[in-house]
Amino acid sequence: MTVSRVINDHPAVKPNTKKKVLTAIQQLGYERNEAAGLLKGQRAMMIGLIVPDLSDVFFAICANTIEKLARESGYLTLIVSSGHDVELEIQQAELMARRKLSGLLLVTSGAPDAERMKRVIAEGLPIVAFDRPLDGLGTDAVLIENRLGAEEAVEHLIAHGHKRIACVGFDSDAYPVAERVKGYRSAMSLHGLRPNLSMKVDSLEGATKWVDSVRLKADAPTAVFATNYRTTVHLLRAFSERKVKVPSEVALIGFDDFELAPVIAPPVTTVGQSAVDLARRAFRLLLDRIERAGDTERSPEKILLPATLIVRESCGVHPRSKKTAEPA
Amino acid sequence: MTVSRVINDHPAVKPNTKKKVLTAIQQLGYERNEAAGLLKGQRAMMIGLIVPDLSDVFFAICANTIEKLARESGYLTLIVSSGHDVELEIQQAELMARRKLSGLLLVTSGAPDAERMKRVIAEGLPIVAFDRPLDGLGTDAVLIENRLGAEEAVEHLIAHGHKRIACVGFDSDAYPVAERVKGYRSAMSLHGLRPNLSMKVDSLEGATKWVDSVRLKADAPTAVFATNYRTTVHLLRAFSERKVKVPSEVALIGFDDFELAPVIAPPVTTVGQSAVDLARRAFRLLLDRIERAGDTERSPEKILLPATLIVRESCGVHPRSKKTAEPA
DNA sequence: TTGAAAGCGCTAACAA
DNA sequence: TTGTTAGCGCTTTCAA
Repeated sequence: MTVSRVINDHPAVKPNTKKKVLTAIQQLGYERNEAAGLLKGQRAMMIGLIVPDLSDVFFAICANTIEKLARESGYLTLIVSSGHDVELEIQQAELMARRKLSGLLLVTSGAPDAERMKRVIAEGLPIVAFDRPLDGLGTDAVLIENRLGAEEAVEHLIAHGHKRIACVGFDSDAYPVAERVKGYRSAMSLHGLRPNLSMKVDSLEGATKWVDSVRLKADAPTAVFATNYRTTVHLLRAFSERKVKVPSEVALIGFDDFELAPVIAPPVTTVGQSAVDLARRAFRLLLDRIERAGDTERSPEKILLPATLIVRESCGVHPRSKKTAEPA
Repeated sequence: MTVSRVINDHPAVKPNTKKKVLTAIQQLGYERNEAAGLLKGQRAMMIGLIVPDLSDVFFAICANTIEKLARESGYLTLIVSSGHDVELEIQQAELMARRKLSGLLLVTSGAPDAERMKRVIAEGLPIVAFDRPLDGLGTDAVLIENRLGAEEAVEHLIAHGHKRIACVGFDSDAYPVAERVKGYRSAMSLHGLRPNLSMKVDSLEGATKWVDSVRLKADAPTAVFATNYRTTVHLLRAFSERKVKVPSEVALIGFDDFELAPVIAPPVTTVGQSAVDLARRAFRLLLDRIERAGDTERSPEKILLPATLIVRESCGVHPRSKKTAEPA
């Protein structure tokens, strides 16, 4: 019918006719049925978002941002929390392809099978990776400068006289943590300092054990770089339990800023990253891909976003005052 | 075709034929096309979730839980963060109905127009409300005992000798906060105490102002009940800035537990509620509704979940209360 | 127990 | 500029 033309505002419709159709649509309360379009091979006005853990504030903020942007562009957002399960992640991606979603934003939990992923993309589901890269397929990606951020933190400690700086954390096969460890290593080696890694500290008990194992040694670290939020908190509690004063006895910088970082005692120096920026850039890239779907061989874009040191008090080199830095 | 019968395993197919079809499906890599079913009037294997703010940890945990359960039942989850906008919320609900979702889990941000909502339900989208009730439509609901939780907190303070107890917070037209205020009021009046409300404290500045306005008075409150997480944190900071000691000079109990509540100094006494339970119950209710779709007039279910007092140190009456060390 | 026919609502291709 | 025809992949009805 002409109706179809009106709806998709095709140029070749007499204004008069168009008006009449529009009126009729109003009166009859007509609503377009997307399913029919799908059947004809169109894509659904929906994007997918897969993250390792939606209950993690960082990803929750990403999801919030993406959903809002997507909505503003007319898309609904299908969110999957993969629970760090790569197989699940890929299955859900395949499912989304089958359901003809317009695109997928993916924080991968590992290294999904490249062949299967390629097939997903070939089925018409453009993918943009963020926070963690997706190797082997030429996807766009938005990443954080984890390595540089870690370097900056460790440099900061070194610049203020620390030589025995430990790196504590866990989950070191996850990309962001691995990068942060690399940053730690490179800063240390640049200054001829011996790295001291403890990468299995994933609980309060673990942190307490680590503190115990280390505090009485002659060469006990004078500063600690924690590779992530969780570790930072566990260490803080462990130090508090063992009455090790932060920062006077040991300095601490943690990767990942968090809302209460400026509130707790002592206010924690962190390396912060903007979940909102990350999500926004990723979404824009995806929208680009979707809109220029047919575009031949646009080369994949890689965007790097900074991680910035937020100096508060736990690193011991902030002039003590009542004023504390605000969260980033 | 017979194929259709096999897929939906209709009884009337010879086992032999069935086997052959199944083999063919395997070989050809056949994948069912959901869109066609939609066109014939079936529902999509998808549920919707609308929350006021997905970046709020509480709702993030709800979303995480619901997505997981939905996935395990074969549903995808469409998540919308309404930004506390009732109009947006209702628009998205309508959109979901049009897209033939199987059901909707809704944390409403106000009181959406009952007529429009009824139409949504009539279009075949069952709705279950949680965290906040949906009045006027006979929907199922899962709610927290906000009022009882608040009462318990205030009773706790009263039982330990406090008489001048202030209630501080904001957003008192939101259902949960309103209920908590009611709980505060009823506990106070039960003991013949005069309520002291300050319900516009929504920032650190506001909290500091409030502290200033109150600390030098002869009848300054000896205890505070904070109606939500944000207020709790702001008050804590304000007290710290003004060197008002918690709990020795003023006791504090905050509604909403949070991850760092036991970690900060002093560990905060809170009233906690389980986002996981809330989400789980809501999902089950929705699945019920979906599965017995045709069921005539099943009366709406209301489930109430407890909010429980978690006594730590900020209320000053913890049995194991140790000295809270000066911030290192 | 299986097959054939029709149609869900839309759009692409063509005809008028 | 508008209308006609056909078909997307499935299910439902009826016939074989």
